[in-house]
Amino acid sequence: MSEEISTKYDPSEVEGKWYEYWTKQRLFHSEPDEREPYTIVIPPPNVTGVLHMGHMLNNTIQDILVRRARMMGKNACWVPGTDHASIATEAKVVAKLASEGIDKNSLTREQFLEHAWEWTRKHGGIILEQLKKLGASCDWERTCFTMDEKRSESVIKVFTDLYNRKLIYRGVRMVNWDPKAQTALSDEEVIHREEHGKLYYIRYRLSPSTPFGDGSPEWAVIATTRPETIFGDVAVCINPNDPKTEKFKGKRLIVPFVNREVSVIEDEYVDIEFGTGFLKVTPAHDINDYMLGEKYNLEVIDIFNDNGTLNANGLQYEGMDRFDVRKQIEPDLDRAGLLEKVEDYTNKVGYSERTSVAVEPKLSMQWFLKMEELAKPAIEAVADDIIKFYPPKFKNMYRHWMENVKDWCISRQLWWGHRIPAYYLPGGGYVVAETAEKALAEARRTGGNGGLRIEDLKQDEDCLDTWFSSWLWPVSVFDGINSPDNRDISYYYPTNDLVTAPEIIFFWVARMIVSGYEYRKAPCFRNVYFTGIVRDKAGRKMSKSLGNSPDPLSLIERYGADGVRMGMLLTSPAGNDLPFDESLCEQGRNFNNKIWNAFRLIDGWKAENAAQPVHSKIAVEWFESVLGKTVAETGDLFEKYRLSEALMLVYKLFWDEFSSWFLEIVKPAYRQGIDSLTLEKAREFFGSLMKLLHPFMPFITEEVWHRLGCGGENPGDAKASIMISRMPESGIIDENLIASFSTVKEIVSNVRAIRLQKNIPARESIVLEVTGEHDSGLDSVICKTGNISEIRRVAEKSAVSVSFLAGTREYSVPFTGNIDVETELAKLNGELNYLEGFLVSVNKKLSNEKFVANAKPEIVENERKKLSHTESKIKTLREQIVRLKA
RNA sequence: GGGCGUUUAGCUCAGCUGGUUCAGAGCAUCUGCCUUACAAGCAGAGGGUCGGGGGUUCGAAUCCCUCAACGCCCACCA
Repeated sequence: MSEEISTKYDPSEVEGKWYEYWTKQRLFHSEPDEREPYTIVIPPPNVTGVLHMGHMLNNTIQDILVRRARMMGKNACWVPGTDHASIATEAKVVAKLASEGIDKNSLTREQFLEHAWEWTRKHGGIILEQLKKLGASCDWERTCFTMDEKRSESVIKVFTDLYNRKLIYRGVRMVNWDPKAQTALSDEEVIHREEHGKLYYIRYRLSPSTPFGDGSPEWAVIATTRPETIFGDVAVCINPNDPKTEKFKGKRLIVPFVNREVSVIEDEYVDIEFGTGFLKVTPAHDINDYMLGEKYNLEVIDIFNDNGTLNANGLQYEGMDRFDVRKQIEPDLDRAGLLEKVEDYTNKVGYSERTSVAVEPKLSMQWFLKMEELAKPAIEAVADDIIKFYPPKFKNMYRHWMENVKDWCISRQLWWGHRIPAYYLPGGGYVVAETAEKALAEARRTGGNGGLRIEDLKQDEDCLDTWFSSWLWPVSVFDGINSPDNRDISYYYPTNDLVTAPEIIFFWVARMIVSGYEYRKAPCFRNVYFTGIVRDKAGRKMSKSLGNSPDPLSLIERYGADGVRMGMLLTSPAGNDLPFDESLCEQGRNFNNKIWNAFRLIDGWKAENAAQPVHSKIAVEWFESVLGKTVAETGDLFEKYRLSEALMLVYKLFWDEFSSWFLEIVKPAYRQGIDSLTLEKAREFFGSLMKLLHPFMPFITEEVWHRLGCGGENPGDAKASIMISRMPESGIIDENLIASFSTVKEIVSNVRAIRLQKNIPARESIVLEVTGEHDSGLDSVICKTGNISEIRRVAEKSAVSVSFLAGTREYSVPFTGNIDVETELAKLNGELNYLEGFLVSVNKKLSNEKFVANAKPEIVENERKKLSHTESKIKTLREQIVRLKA
């Protein structure tokens, strides 16, 4: 049979088949039952997004956790879904329309939404299909979308509720305006970047009404990076303690071009050290100036249109883009004799995360959610480890942000999203209600206007921030907002683990925790696993724009999903960036192949009715212990979310312990049968190893599982899948056996090294001599793995031989031919030197009274043991040297 | 400008409350092997004064101080 199976494992033949099987058998599907639940909600990817390496890592980790939980006997449920991603999606649709020559502004809201839905239908869900290629065991029957009916209903309900409880309010605020998307952004959506710009020194003439009249220049020089905003200037501010500007107190200045007379106000906010000591105050276009404006009751003059061009207040520059104006105004000021100088200057400028244009501080009417009170239970939960972060270093970041949390600007001037359920009345004022009908009823009741018709109500044009729907995700996917006592939410909530990126800790994680406490009075998850950023070899973040990201699907094609999954996991502890390189996938693929070939080996074995050889019996007992130990250790690592280490442990168990040692020991001679007892054990071990590996590599393990016959009589049956088998338990671990076995390994390694050194072929069997005591219990294993015909007890070793120490015992391999005395002596002397040095250091310690007095007794005892151990080794070595010289 | 974190072999990382599981793992490298499961492999080997300096201690990769480099987060200096 083994002749028919290729020596190379081909995942492409295997993976699709099993995914279909799992789906058909509904093995991913979960319904509440009496078992303990284990729940993960997916961080919903953008509905029109495509799979990138970040998703690969993130979802591989989730799948590992879910699959393991399932095999630990829990009722595991991984809820998939997508996010409508309002800005990102709307931007894409606008761009697509633009490419067809359609301007968004020429469409009605309804027409635009039709396009957006069409786009969503066309591209939506692609990413979920891609996740299937990865092997993701999501409960696809539960797939949600943040804008599907139930989720939308939840969002509106929550908005209305929070509004009614006075937690949502409407107000004029300085917001980050994205002139391209023409919407407000939250602080978190703004990225600050260093930018090389200029600092313009502009003259503001003194008003003739308040002259100095002493011959000094009749102007103030004001330094600004944004000369185009002078049209919005309503004051000039100085620090009252600044001697440089003192004589300007109480004076009035004239803003260039606009010729507006403004007063000089005094505030300690102004940094005496910076610039000239004068600050122009533009309340409409700078957050600080806005605050000054409020403090001194200044007029607010908005000079921009929503698209970033100047409005009528910009006089001759009306209609020009803000950056064009900046360029243009420099020579214009110069010509007017108002420009003193221009300096290069580096400062930080905010950019829109989505559209990459510089954000414009802008005053506008927005909706806000009060956060301070809501945040309190969420702060405690993380501080008290009710919700645990992995790695915990993110706790600090979280606490700091949450303790200084600002009100959340939840409105966006977009169409693609949940429209704000506020309805404006013809006579002014508005009502907030879940539907227009309810709003009408409410308006009639409170306004006493019985004749009001539904057409008279005008719904708010804005929609809600995307995160205002995703913050409800762990609750809303189980419909826990609309029907708080339903069976699903009661069973699956709180969810267990959340796997996400640290970048969205504030956008999403923190807000989910808030909403969880608000709407369920319970944590929304117990553990948060933060993944790192996937980087390329050069350390750059993988991104579409850099073009340095491999195509995940092509990787899967080339290395198999199992290979890629393993590659991703190998070097990725929680919270660490993943320096990705295709060679990692190669390593994964190689491991698959190793498994495959090990399977081919035992698959070819024929059982025969024979007694179990001693070496096989020992190997079975030993491996049972090693396996049990690893099971316990991986369990421990999983509890600490150290998945890479858990994988590495199982990898070594399979490759080194199982393949290189166990299989080599029990392997029958060519064309010989194997005793059925050993074969049965070998297959059983193989099955256990497949189970341990299954969460990491679902496909190959399922394939081998079935080929091993572990799937039982009816492989097509749902119960046959490894997916729903139980993880092995640790059993009895014989530490003594493991210890003596490692001595065996040491002896065999030495023998092999000697073979290599003396050119003794592996197939040529040799004699091993041992002088003095030697525990012969495991001799048969030594003989088999070292190809040794006899372990001979001798008083004096053969003259022509190479020896080595294992523990304190001396072993030697006699051989025919000449012995290279010089080389041997050099080797032995080197070893002797080292040991003598070691002995000195041990002696030094032991003769140190303070050490003996202060160190723990067991430590001192240990040093004594080292001493005697080393002394006896040295003695043996010296004897060897003497003999060799003789 | 504040806060946090990192620095251990060529690469990626383990090393918890100081002492034989203390200098480790995987990959990469080197040497020998096409040995009848696997060359995507087998066997063996080499490689680090634990970022620098100082201190505490009988004893420091581990604790303290300091410097340096890198990374992340927050912040309104025009």
